[in-house]
This record gives sequence, C-alpha cells and structure tokens, in this order.
Amino acid sequence: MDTRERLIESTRELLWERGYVGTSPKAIQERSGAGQGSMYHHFHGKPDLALAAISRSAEDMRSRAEADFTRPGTVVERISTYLRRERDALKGCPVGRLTQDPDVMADPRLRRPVEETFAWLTGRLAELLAEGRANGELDAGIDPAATAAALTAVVQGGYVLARATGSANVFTQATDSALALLRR
Amino acid sequence: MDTRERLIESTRELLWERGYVGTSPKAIQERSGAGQGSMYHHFHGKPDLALAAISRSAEDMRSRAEADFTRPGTVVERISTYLRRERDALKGCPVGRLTQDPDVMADPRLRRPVEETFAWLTGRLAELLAEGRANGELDAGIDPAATAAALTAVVQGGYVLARATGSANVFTQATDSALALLRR
DNA sequence: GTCTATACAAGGATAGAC
DNA sequence: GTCTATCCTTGTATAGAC
Repeated sequence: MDTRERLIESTRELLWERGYVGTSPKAIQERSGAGQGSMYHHFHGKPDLALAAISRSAEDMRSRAEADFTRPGTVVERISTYLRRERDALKGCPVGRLTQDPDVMADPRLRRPVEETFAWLTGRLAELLAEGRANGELDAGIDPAATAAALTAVVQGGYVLARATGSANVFTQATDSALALLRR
Repeated sequence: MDTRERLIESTRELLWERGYVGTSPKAIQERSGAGQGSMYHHFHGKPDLALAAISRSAEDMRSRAEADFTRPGTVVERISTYLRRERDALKGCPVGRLTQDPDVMADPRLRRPVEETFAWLTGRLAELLAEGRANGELDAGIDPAATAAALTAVVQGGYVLARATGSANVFTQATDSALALLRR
C-alpha cells in the first residue's frame, strides 16, 4: 500500500472511531506513518483527505449491501441476509455516524456521500419490498418506501442502542424483531 | 436563570448541536454569557459541566417518555403517542448522539447517564408490550424485549436517516411504518 | 462570584530544504 | 515525494486581583 492509500485508510479508521471533529491531521499522520509534508503533498488539507475517506466508505457500504440484495432467493431472504449480516455493532456505522458530525453536515462536499448513500439504500430496499408485495410474498398493504425507511432506521438505531448499552446483542434483537414483524 | 443554570443549559444546547468533542469551554462561555473565571468557579472543568448537562438531558428524555407511557388509553395508543410525539427530527436525539462521542463513551461518569437512559427506555417499552400481549391487544407471539429494542432503534435510526437525507419526513415514515407492522 | 492575565499543548497549515 | 522548521489560532486550565 502506498502512502496515499495508507493516508486514506487511516483516515477512514479514525473517522469511524472518533468522527471528523475528533480526528486531527497529526493523528492521521501517526496512524498512517506518513509525515507532515507527505500528507499535505497528497491532499490539500483535512477536508480534502476526509472527502476521499468518506467517499470510499460510502461506496464500500453500498457495494456490500448490493451484494446481499442480489443474492439468489426470495425477497425476504435477501433482506434477511442484509439485516443479519455480521457486523461489529459496537463500532457503529462508519457512514451513519458522520450524520452527527457538525463539520461534515455543514460542508456540502463532505455531506453529499452520506446523503447519497442513505437515499440509495432506502430506495433499493423499497424496490425489493415492492417486488415482494407484487409477488405475494409480503402483505399487499405495506408501503414500500415507508417500510424501507423503517428497516434502515432499525439498523442505524440498532448501532446506537448497542453502543449506548455496551451490548451487541440488542442490535440482533432489534433487527430480528423487525424481520419477524415483516414476515407475519 | 442564574449563571450556573445558564452554563448548564448552554452546554446542553452545544452538546446537542456539536457533541462533546466539538464543544469548547470558550463556546460555552460565549453562549451562556458567563466569563472564564465564572465557569471555572461553578464547575471543575469541561467534563464536570458536561456531566451536569448530560444528566439533565437524560432525565428530561425519561420524564417526557414516561409522560407518554402513562397516559390513559390502550398499550398501542400509548406507544403510538410516544412514537408520534412531535420532535425536531433534523436535530437528532440529544442523548443518542452522545453515543458517537468517543470522549463521552471513554469516560464512565459521562457514559453512565446515556447507558441508563436506554436501558430504562427499552425496559419500560418491554413492560408495555408484555401488558399488551397479556391483554390480547398484541400478537401472542411477540417477544417484548426484542420488540422494544426494535421500536427504540426505529426512533434513534429515524433521527439518523432524517439528518442524512435532510428530511424530517423519513422519521415519520419509519415510525409510522413500525407502528403499522406492530398493529397487524 | 466574576474579571483579567497568563500558560502551555494541540489543531491546522505553509515554506523551503533535500 | 518527504522532512524539518515555523506560524498563528484555539482548547483548556490556573492564578490572583477585585
């Protein structure tokens, strides 16, 4: 991995662990093993580097989700695969957590990948739910868009709850329960 | 409101808007109108003042929820009151957001009110759900604890989604959808 | 109780040598 | 491309006068 790459990956980790406000250039340099001048040679500053890191995390999140969504199986099975995929619930969502970062939300460039990711995710889930409703797998009365919002919220809120209580178990309780309610 | 009180309230606002890491003593002084020496006279430092602010926000959140839970009406009505209560979804949850603050989570004193609030909230919802299951309002097959986790997660995740997409509407979609799934 | 002065580390970045 | 030196601001706190 070259220096530029190490800078991006280290920034991704730090943004995940400490957020944008809590991550200093110095911390990035230390974690990546790059020097002061090296970092400012590859990137214009903290926001520029953060944009690269956030964009990559956003793409990563989408491609993982899409892999679950396109697996063979029924709609409910595919949604179940997504909801029950192994996650380190106590670490939280690397993209969702940026939502609490005032300096990220205040900068349209940094904010955009976050916005796009969640718009895409709920849209994609709504498509699946509409498909399940059409083929009779799901109740004819469900609202695909609203249900997609609820499922996405359960995942994001599951992270919050897990971190708050210090227990990864509540994440599983929440997502399993959402699935059970959906299946009925 | 005396100085001590203004310091606490200003800190509550800033923690809500910018989190612990993003809130400086200077910003607190400016917002509260208190001087440097005044702040350090009333509190030992940033963590001490933050503890007062966090504790109050936690109590506030619990008492609002309890007011909804003890209203007259069926279990589903009371849960519905709680879920549909007016909130500024774009501001997020003042307690839930602290979950993303590394320095809060790392300090057991600051962390405790957050932990207790969510343990209490899920426990209380589980009691209500068990009551509804017992009196036939809810499906006999539901798991109160797991469903409580899902409902709490929908609210917390609804905030995340609303902030991510910039639309308070998704919060309502998510909570309404959760209620609809519960009612069936 | 509140104010001002002072202190010192950390955040964030630029300049120029190599 | 990377290193070191340097710069100015902000964060966080203490000391002592009023």
